[in-house]
Amino acid sequence: MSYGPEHKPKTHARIVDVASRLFRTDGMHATGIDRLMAEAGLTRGGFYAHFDSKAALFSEALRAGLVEARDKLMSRGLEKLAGNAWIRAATRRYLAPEHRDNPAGCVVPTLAAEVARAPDEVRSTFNESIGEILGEMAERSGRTRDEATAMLAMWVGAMTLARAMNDEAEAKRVLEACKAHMHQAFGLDEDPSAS
Amino acid sequence: MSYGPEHKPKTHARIVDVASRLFRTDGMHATGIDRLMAEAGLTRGGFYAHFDSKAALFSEALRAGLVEARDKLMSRGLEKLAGNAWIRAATRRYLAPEHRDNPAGCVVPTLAAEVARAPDEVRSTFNESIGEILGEMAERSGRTRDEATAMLAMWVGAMTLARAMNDEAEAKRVLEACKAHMHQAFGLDEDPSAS
DNA sequence: TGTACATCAGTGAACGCGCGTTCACTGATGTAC
DNA sequence: TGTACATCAGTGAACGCGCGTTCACTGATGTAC
Repeated sequence: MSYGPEHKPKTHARIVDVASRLFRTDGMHATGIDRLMAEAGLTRGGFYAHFDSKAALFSEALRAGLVEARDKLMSRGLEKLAGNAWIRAATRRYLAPEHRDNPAGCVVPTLAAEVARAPDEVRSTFNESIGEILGEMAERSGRTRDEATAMLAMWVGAMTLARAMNDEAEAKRVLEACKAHMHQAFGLDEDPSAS
Repeated sequence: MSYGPEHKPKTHARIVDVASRLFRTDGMHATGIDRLMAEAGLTRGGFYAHFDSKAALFSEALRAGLVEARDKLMSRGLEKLAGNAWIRAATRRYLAPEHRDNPAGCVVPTLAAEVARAPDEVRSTFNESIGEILGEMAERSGRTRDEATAMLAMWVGAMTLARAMNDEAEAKRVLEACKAHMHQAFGLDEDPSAS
């Protein structure tokens, strides 16, 4: 597969996409460059025409994951919602059993622990992107940044717990309990335009 | 270091303790048996006199971490507290900057993502222990199991986010925002015996 | 339009290294007499 | 109490393997004339 230089950006993006998915599914340390490149339809050596190191790819894949997360929370059917209606819809989407059952789900529950152990550059990427997401969440929901932070933390914590459990029913209960808490704490059911 | 058989349980416990700390600090995949045994004052070969495999040790280290987590939440100065006073104190302890800055902090934010990818036996261990902790939390706080679940999720999510950030001030804000949310949502300040 | 050359994305063999695990062994301890 | 033997926790060399990375190369594409 020796395309000309005009295909490089596409190939680059494909590697990042594959990496973002594999890192989230199996963890960064458990995902080798060989396998990653093979899944992108390439061989190992070509990797270094695109990235300085595996760490550099992790940074890019993390950023891609954060962009996707923001997109799923803000767009894809939710772009016209605001206030409590948006909080309800975004919470429902995040705490869905389908999300729990998707091993390549949101980058935060899947990779945040590895980010915490990563060099400053990676953590900086995370910090900035999360900051932007919190800003958007606050704006869209009409809440304070601190309230938006509590929402995101609850989502992340619930998903983290539910994913690590093997009892489906109990995992679902965790998601439902956290959703119910948010409905109560943020008064989401007081609005007549219920979700 | 060739002790007699009477030291075996102590050595076993020492390996588990070291593993529990190293796994939380660097992740399970990034922690090799060589290094682990060296830090326990032993050589690699002796490992298999104690464990069938690294996966078996992970199971034990996880369980040890969960016991420690439960202990830190329920005891070590908090044993006499109940109701809102206990929620306040446990929340303060969990969301403390010192906890964030301790790489070997609570096993849930550090290892839950790896547990989620682990075989059923490991996830079962997690499931059972978390179930017990939730039961104790509900009992101690005088809240429902669902409310206890929301508390734990908020703690875990806040710590997960704060750990992955490199901006100390923003990380601290995350912890404070989540603490404030819990004080408001659970009415923790309505009790005169303030923390 | 056709030919000669430069570029460089991607190949695949090879590098040193640390991984998890095995195994023949050692030597301190506990037991039998 | 003293000696002979069995046990087995722990040693350390070795196993095959996959890791991240390097590098001489190939061959499709773009450019110059």
